[in-house]
Amino acid sequence: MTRQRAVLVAKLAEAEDHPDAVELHRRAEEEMPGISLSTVYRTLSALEGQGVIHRHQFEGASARFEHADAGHHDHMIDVDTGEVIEFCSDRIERLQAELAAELGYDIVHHRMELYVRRKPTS
Amino acid sequence: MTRQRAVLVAKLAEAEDHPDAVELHRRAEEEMPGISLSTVYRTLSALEGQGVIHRHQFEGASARFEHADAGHHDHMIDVDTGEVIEFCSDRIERLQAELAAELGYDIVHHRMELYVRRKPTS
DNA sequence: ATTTATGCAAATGCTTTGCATCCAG
DNA sequence: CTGGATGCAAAGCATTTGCATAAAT
Repeated sequence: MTRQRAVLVAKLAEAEDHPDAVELHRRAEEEMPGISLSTVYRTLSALEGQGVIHRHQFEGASARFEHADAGHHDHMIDVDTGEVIEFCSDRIERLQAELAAELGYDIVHHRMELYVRRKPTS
Repeated sequence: MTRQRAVLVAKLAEAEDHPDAVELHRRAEEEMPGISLSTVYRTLSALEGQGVIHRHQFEGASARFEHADAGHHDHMIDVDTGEVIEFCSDRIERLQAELAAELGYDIVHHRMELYVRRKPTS
């Protein structure tokens, strides 16, 4: 457990958003000037492998990461602002499992992203 | 409407699978040796812009394309074989719209992919 | 003719990797 | 001590782009 890994885990734990590797690198540099971007990428891959963090590949953007401590959830992306909103629906999850089962499959994992736009204020 | 564009549209219309740009290039070369990969990419982007085809970015793979003539559907990806299975669920679509609406959003488009494994045969 | 698409090669952007060094246990 | 992690620079891969040529209407 190196110092750079500790800093990265800390930054991800305290993050309220879903930063990408470059942004995370910037944040890590605050406490650890000189940390390499390669280390960020390498560490993120390692942490993902251990299930400590999740990687998301939203449309037309570089990979974004979040700490895995919160339970499972899916994402809505505001196409105008880029803001990411988390949400969760047991009903949808159940339906997904049913659909897969009907076709003879088990779900290993899934990905559901809603690209949304704020409703016009009436 | 150039010959290369016609070939590409034809190849996509007859495709039963979801080829990526390189595979499509290979298929196009059968009828049009010398067609450039850049042209394939450029044409695919143009066709996508016109809504003629759809682009999918599945996990850890290059973009894959399909003709848009079939109605809307989502995808299951067999993580062992890479096979892509199409499916559709109005109930899930409705739930998604409801969830977005509850949070004050309209859905622009969405992406739902189930990464699955064939059920063990009992 | 004149606009638009093509082919080629070079550039891009994100991510990964080889290798020598450094740090942690 | 010694293996694994780091920093740097270079490579990789999918995709895009600049530009001169060629083809389409």
